Amino acid sequence: MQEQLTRRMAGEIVVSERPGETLRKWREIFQLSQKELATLLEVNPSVVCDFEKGRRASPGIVTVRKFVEAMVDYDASHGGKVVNTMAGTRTNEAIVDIREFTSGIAIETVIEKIEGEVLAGSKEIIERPIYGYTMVDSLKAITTFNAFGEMYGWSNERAVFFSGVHYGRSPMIAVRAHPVKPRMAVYVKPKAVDPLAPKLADMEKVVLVKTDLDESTIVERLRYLR
Amino acid sequence: MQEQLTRRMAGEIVVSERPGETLRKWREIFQLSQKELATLLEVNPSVVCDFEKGRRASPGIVTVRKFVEAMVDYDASHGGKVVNTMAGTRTNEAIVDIREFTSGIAIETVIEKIEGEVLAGSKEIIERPIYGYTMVDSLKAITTFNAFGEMYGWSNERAVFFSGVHYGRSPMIAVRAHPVKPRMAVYVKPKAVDPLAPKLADMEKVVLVKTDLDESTIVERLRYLR
DNA sequence: CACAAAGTAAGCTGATTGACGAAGTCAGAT
DNA sequence: ATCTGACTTCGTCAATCAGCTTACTTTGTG
Repeated sequence: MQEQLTRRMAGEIVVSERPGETLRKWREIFQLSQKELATLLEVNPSVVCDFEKGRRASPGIVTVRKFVEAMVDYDASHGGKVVNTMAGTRTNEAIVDIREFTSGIAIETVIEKIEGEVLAGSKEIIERPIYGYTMVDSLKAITTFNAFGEMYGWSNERAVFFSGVHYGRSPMIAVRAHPVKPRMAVYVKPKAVDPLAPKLADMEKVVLVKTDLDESTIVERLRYLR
Repeated sequence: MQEQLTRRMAGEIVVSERPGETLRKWREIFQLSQKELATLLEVNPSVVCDFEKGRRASPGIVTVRKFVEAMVDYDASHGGKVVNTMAGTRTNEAIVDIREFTSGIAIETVIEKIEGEVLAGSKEIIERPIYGYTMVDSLKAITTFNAFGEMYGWSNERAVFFSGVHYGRSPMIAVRAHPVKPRMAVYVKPKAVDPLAPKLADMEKVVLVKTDLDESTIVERLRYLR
């Protein structure tokens, strides 16, 4: 949540027509004076003014990061008034975990890490990189209206992990029905895998994998992938 | 959608532990070679490399913007393969418009712009700034599961416009029920305003306003507010 | 009124950026 | 075994940033 907000602020500042004003907007939202912010940053208040007034036309990203993080950290350590009310994206309860890697990871590598068994997918496609993953609870995903819409992160070049799989049919049908496809679908400890699933996977050119590791182990193992 | 993606990329790069790698990740997602990207930017390919490899520890935001926009524009003008598949946040159809201002705008100012009539709200509260607005279709918002969850943008210091209001009751009840409150609620051409609404507004310290302008006029008038 | 607090303006300086181009590595195709 | 394309490394330099200090305006508030 904090990181979400941090990124959001940073992105907005970078893309802004007038980065200084956007910076100020956020400072005001956090209800900080220039001086207070300067103190947090351990710089002279005039520095803050210089940035807000646009004297620095193109501040470095390190500077931007410092500013943004100072505000978010400050808020978080004072009860998170702002951070907590930024409820723009609540987590859907069907989504257990969602993460982006900072660089591409070959599907192959992910399969190894999770001790996966390939049920569908050509050699060629297995070498392609993915950039993140989503872990969903299948049952909830299907019963919760619209969960599939939110299932993807920012790139569809990713893996989707389905936990709580019973027959191993519905998840692939959902993938088939959805206009945006992941590169990789993983059944986490499925009770069964319907033979239809690999067929659908092939049709969609999605790598289908099953693993017997449990959710938390997977998350743990993927954590240190970059 | 394009701008969303642009911001998202920029934010991710700025906050990243290794901005260069994140930059590269995106270049790869867009399937561009360093040389191609360099051509788009009209710079020497080594420049791209220098950034990706982190020789520039803190590139300026203008540089980051150039990089990111070059990729997004390129993609958009070539069929939008990437931009279109970034379906992470589909727009909920109950949400007609959603926008953030780059700086705070006094509630007062917004009221003037939309020729609004104040139904609830103290003088004091009317002077406070807001930072964006959301325009929702009331009926759809109520019938669409979860629409209220997505209604807010990134700051709750905002206005929510309700169009298609019948009795002028439900929208304020929804506001009351929702844990996160907007600063301002506007009924757009309401057929009626139930006396309960202003009472609820007062309880929640939300400024309640009605206007007889229609949706498109409001959007038009707010467009040039910063 | 006067005094503080908040914010702006301007001049200065050392440190970094943004860009180039030349030379080099590396992997795969011929 | 050499060629090609993609990428990396590095020296260079003008332009710009990040920070300081000091002085000035604005905006409350007792």
